Amino acid sequence: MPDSDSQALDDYSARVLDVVDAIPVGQVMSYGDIAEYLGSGGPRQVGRVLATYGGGVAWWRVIHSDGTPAPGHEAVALAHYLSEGTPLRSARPPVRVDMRNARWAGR
DNA sequence: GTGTTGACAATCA
DNA sequence: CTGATTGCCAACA
Repeated sequence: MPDSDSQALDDYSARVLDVVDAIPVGQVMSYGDIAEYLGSGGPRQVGRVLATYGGGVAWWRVIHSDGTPAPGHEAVALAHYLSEGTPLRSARPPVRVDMRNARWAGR
């Protein structure tokens, strides 16, 4: 029965990481978008999951609705955007992604 | 069980 | 751009 194995991630966390991992190169999703895409929780829960387990996924593709990357990682995120060809509105701080073109809705 | 905090979002000043 | 305010949901003390 289902209790011998210990899961490192909760079902919700696994779904969040799965969606982030599914974001194509050059595109991004906002915290609220992912929450809405999953149909549960909220943007804060997505942020918490990424802050805790996001070490194995492309967290830099998950940004605020304004198009700004997570705090404390602007430089890291910017390096990835330039490397992956993500459409930017501002290539220097405050770093802003062009959500109009970079936003990914699962398609 | 209550209150605070948080890798949020939207609106107003 | 900064700051304040409200709404949202879950983790944590």
